[in-house]
Amino acid sequence: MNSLRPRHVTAQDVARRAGVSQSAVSRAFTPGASISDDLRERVRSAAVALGYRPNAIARSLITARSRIIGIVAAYLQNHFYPDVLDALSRALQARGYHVLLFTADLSEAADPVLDGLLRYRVDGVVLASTTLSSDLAGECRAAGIPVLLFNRTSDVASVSSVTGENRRGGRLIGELLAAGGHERIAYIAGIENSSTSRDRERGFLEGLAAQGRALFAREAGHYRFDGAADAARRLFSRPDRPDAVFAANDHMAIAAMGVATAEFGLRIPEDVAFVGFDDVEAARWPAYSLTTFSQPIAPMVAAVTDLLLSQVEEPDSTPRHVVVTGELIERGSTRRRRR
Amino acid sequence: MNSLRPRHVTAQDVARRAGVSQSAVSRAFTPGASISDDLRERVRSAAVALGYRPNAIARSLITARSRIIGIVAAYLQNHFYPDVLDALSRALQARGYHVLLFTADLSEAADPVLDGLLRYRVDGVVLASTTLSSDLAGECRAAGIPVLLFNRTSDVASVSSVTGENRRGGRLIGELLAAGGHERIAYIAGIENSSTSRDRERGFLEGLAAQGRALFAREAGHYRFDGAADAARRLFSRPDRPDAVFAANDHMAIAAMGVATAEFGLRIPEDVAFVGFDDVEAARWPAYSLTTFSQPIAPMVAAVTDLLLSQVEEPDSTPRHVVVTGELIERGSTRRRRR
DNA sequence: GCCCGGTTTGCATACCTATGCACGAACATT
DNA sequence: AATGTTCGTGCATAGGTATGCAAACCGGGC
Repeated sequence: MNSLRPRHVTAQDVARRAGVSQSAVSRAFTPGASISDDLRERVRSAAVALGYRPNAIARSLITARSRIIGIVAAYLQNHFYPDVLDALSRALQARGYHVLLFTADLSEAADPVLDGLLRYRVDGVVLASTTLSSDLAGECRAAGIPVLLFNRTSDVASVSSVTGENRRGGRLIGELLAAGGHERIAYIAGIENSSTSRDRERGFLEGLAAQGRALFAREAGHYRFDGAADAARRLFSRPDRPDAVFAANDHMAIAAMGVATAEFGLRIPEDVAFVGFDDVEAARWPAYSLTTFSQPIAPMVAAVTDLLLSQVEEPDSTPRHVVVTGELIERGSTRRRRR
Repeated sequence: MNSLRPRHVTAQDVARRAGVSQSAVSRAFTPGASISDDLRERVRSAAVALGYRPNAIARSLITARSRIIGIVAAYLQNHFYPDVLDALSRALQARGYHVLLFTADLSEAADPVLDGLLRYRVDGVVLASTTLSSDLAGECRAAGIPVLLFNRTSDVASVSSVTGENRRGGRLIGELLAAGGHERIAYIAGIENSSTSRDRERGFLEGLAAQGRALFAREAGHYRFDGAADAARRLFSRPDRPDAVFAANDHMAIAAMGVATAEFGLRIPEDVAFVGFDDVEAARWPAYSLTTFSQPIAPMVAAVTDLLLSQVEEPDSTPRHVVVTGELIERGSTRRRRR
């Protein structure tokens, strides 16, 4: 009794019906294969009649290419990532690839999920807001699977990366706040050992120093909404509370702004200025009107697909690190710069 | 010169190294297979030494189960869906399934992407914020692939669905606004032919009618941010502008609130009250404090996984329609109800 | 010492498609 | 008419794993 799982229609079935060989069916569905128009048509119509669809699984087994890209995302609550995911998925679909999505835990390496990914023999891997151990990076390298870090960098030699201008963005923000005449400038860090938070902070300190200022206070928000809200509570509970806050991304800035207004009755930007990073949709919403440094999704995603797919097709190409330029976007959450 | 695509380590390689048959290797990685502890250990360590990972593709070909669930999502800009996606992906991972993600266009049927999905012989399909033609539904049925609509329903007999309480939610919102003493109550519709928008509107009208009121104005926002902003502009440009607006989801409500405050200088809720639907994160943010009807993600996702996986394992079970209860959540964007 | 039941193992095959190779047909060239 | 080209098709096999079946093994009971 094998009827539980109804057998799918196979190329054999179509071949029988069209009175041709199975090879012909395969060629009818392989672009560029050597087959006459006439035969292709006959096969196609037989296929439609039977509801045949080529089995991508079996094809992968032969061709040793799955046309699947694994994407590991850690924290979709930060709306930067869904937007990236959407754009990336569309871009890959347009080029004939598909997306196997894995969800990892923020602030942990992507190793456990990657195991699952590798079993599916994905053609490439994108890690968004995560890193991986150098062991596993080595395994990927050995297996010829290109790995790309999105919005992170790593010391591991074999992985590529696409990031925004974290350091320059941080510096411009530092200069902006210092020039704005703020006295007590605070930083809400992301995940401490993430390259983005580190680079943004380093640039920020440089920007402050360039104007002869230093950081007044610092709290960690771990890139989480609640973490940033707590950080803000600590900052604003001090007797000498900050009058400007740079949060390592927009997501945390929005959390902190909510605390400032709703819990401490502060006005923005009169009592305290806020700056974020990313330029997510919500930063443009009038309720926030958040000054920020942009990480433009379209060019970043284009860089990811170009870079990754070129490595998929040319396995021995060396990893590259692409930095996509962004810009400082001044909105209502900071005072206008003095002329 | 076949070195371009480096051959992966296979079960054969492991078998040779461990001095056993390939079957033994297979059994060492198949839970519940008949194999001695001793042998399993020997195979496992040989596998680790070689960096072997079972090939899920080849396994799928044999077992005729891919352990992949296809998810089609149309509009990740509405942050309800990323949150669902995150939860759903975690729930499926926990049960040993993986997620193949497809991005479709809002307001179009999911047919074109579904073709790609079916080629990968997915074990089941979740359509979020989309529908599919009855033709394709029939094909899925024939192929024994269960299909589940999330946040939509359909007349097609063979597909299951999980939704919130659209009609009851709409009715409660209608009653709330009518009882709040509003004079000119407007509705911003979602996609016109979507079951959710229709059901919410129907309930809403019932709720108004129960209090002896009727709808004052109606515009379509098509579930999009910009669409809702435009709808709001049309509503508020009228000489007799509405004093209460129910948007068919939170995403559109937030867009409309931004227009009301930033472009028309209206105060919320004094000049105009707003209500949404979903209870997304942002609805809780102090800047919006949006009254809404909840669609709780955890139980909805649990319903999806339970329902879908039970159908995957028992192909002949009949489709079901699960409705997850939500509740009216009053926040600052509406006046307190009169006692 | 023999037989029986249960457990482990290997052998061989199936899953479905892509593709190298050989062959035949059709056609052009001289 | 004979030869050389090009194109289209079928045959046969490979790709990596799961699994039914039979053989081998082990221990125990008589």
